[in-house]
Amino acid sequence: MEPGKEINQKKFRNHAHKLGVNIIYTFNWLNTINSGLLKPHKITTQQFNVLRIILDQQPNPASIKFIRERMLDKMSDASRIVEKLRIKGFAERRICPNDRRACDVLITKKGMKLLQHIDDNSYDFDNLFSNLNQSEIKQLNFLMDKLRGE
Amino acid sequence: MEPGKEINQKKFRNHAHKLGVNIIYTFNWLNTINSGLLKPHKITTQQFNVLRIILDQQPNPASIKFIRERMLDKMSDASRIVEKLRIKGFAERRICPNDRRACDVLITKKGMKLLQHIDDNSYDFDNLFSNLNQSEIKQLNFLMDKLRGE
DNA sequence: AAATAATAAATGTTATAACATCTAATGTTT
DNA sequence: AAACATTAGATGTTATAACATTTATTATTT
Repeated sequence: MEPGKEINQKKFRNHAHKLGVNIIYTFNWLNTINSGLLKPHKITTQQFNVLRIILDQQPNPASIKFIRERMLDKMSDASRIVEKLRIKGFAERRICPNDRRACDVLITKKGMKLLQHIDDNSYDFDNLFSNLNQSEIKQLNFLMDKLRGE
Repeated sequence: MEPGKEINQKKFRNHAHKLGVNIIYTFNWLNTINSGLLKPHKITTQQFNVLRIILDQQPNPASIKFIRERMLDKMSDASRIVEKLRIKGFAERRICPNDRRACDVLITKKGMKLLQHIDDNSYDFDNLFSNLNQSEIKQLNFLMDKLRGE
């Protein structure tokens, strides 16, 4: 079998069952591609997402709590992910002057450069989803939002 | 924010970008629900998937290679997952008589009982996807297959 | 048949996930 | 203000993920 492409398990009890498998499969498909794109930069998809979050907040700092709330995987460990970004020089963290429990996380110039480079060179959703036209992409978004009850 | 439900990051560059985030988010939504359903049975989603694969093969045995090929996450460690199922009494493994390198993995009666119980009581995709009607579920399957180029 | 290659699975390793617990700072109550 | 509760984040722990490596067996070549 061509790895990472087809759904191999042919027997589905019904369309809903197939959808359950399809969601898992489509995520794995996307995640494999994304991980591959980010790997040369020695950064995980989670770290990439956090870096984007603190870029979006610029020039304001983001707290760990703020980052955690905006992360796609709610259970993840924002604290340690930020620390990894800091070690790599992509982010900096300071104690928040207004609340000494909290901390201000900011993206560095090196971090911004990294995101710019990834965007320019490879991390291109439009190209990744070229099998669908614009109206199909909208429809897929609509259906997934509705599925989750939004 | 209500955890695990809404996409909090409001700004998307375009519909394709939103789709990238939406796929990750929908997977996490589903995975959180599934993990919760399986947790009382002290079994992970991966172990559940493998148990289903060897049930589907019944009464024939499945090799580790066969299981790995049918797993949704290709990188996963079929060998150790089967060992965990064996320890819990849900599967048994024997050396394959035709090829002593390989092994025959089979579901036990206890394993079958578990799957039956989960199916009967909770693991119900139809109910989980009740926000969509049958035609929307089909459409979602169609679009995801097309997205991945199938 | 001996040497080599290929295959199946097990095992090792490092990083991360998924929790729980702890510490420090702030807020609230009496 | 002292005691208590709450909050933000750091840290600890165990299991799993994502690889690479090793071992045992079978297949192929010379």
